[in-house]
Amino acid sequence: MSVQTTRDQIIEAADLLFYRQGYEHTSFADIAGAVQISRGNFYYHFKSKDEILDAVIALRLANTQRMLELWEAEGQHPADRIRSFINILIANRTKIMRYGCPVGTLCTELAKLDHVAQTEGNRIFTLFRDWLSRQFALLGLEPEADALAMHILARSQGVATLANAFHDEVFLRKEADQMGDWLEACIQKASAPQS
Amino acid sequence: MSVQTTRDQIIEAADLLFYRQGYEHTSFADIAGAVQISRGNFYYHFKSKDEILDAVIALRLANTQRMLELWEAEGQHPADRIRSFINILIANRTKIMRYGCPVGTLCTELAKLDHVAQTEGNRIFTLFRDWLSRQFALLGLEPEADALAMHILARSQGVATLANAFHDEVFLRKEADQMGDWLEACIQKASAPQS
DNA sequence: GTCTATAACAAGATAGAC
DNA sequence: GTCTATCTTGTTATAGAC
Repeated sequence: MSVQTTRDQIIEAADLLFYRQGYEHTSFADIAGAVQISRGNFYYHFKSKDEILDAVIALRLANTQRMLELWEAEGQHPADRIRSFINILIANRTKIMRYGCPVGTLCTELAKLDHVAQTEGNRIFTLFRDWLSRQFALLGLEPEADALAMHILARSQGVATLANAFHDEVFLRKEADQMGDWLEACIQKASAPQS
Repeated sequence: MSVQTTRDQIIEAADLLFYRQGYEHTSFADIAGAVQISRGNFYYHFKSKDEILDAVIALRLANTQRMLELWEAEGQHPADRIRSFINILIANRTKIMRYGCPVGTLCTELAKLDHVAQTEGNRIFTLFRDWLSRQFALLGLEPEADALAMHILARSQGVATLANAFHDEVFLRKEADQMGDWLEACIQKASAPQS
C-alpha cells in the first residue's frame, strides 16, 4: 500500500464509518478516533462535515467508475459483464447482510435528510444505470435497455434491503441466481426473431 | 375523527416525522412542536426516545395488520389480494418518491444504528411476508410460497428505493405493471400440470 | 509554510428535577 | 408544565511543533 496523506486517511475512515453507521450517526469524534487525530485538526483538511461527505462521494464515484471499467475489460460478452454486476451481491454478501448496499443506504439517508449532496450521491446510481444500459444495448435490446438496467438495479436493491433486514444468505443467493436466469431470458429474447 | 389522547397525538406525530425525516434526525423538539405541547410534558407519556419508537412500531404493526385483514376480506381470490399489495406502490407513489417505503427505510436505519428495536421493526416486514406467503400457498404454490413472498417483497423494496432516488413515477408504474405480469405467470404455473 | 493539538464556543440533544 | 442539568455536536480560535 502506498503512503497515504492524512486527508486520504480521513476520507477512507469516513467512507467506512458512513457505510457502517450512516452519515448522520457518524461524528467527527468517531472519524478522529479512527484516524487517531484530534477533532479540531479536521478543519485544516475540511471546512465542514458536508465537505467530507462530498469527498467520500467523490471517492465512491471514482472507485465505482474504476470497477465498471474493469468489468468492461474483463468481460468479453456484455452478458458476462452484467453477470459481474449480479455477482457483487454474492461477493459482498457479508457486508450487505450487516450494513446493506453502500449506494442504496447512502442515497436513502440523504433523501431523508433532504441533504444538498443528494444529487451528487445519486450519481453513483447513475453510473451503474448508464453502464448497465450500455451493456443491454450491446445485447441488441436497444429501445428497452435503460428500463432493463433500472429493473436489475431495483432487483439488487430490494435483495440487499431484505437480506440486510433478515440476515438471510440463502435468500440472497437464490435471488442472485434468479437474476441470472432473468438475464438468460433477456439474451434469448434478444436473439429471437421479432414477434 | 375520534377524540385523541395526548399520547396518541404524540405517537402519530412521531410516526409521520420518523417517516419523513428519519428516526435519528427527529428530535423531541420536532415532535413537541408538531403536537403543540412542551418538551417536558412529553416526559409524562414517554421516558425516552426509544420508547416513542417502540410505540410507533407498535402502531405501524397494528395498522399493517388491519390493512392486511382488509385486503383479505375484500379480495375473493388470493391473486386479487396480492394485487392489493402490488398496488400500494401506485397508491402511495407520491410519498414513496419523496420519502421511500416506510417499512424499508425504517428497518434500514435501525440496522445501521444497530438499534435495539431492530427486531421489532423487522416484524412489520414479517407481517407482509407471512401474509403474502399464505396467499401464494392458497394459489397452490405451497413449497415455494415463502420464496415467492420474499421475491415480491424485495421487488417492491427495490422499486421504492430507486423511485425515491430518481423521483421517477414512470419507472415506478412500469415496474408495478411488471410485478402484475409476474403474478399472472405464477398463477399460470400453478394451474398448469406438473412438469 | 505545513501540520497538529488544545481549549472553548454556541447550539442542539436527551434526560430529569421541581 | 416550567425550568434546569449535562452531554454531544459541529465549529472556531489560538498556539505550538516540524
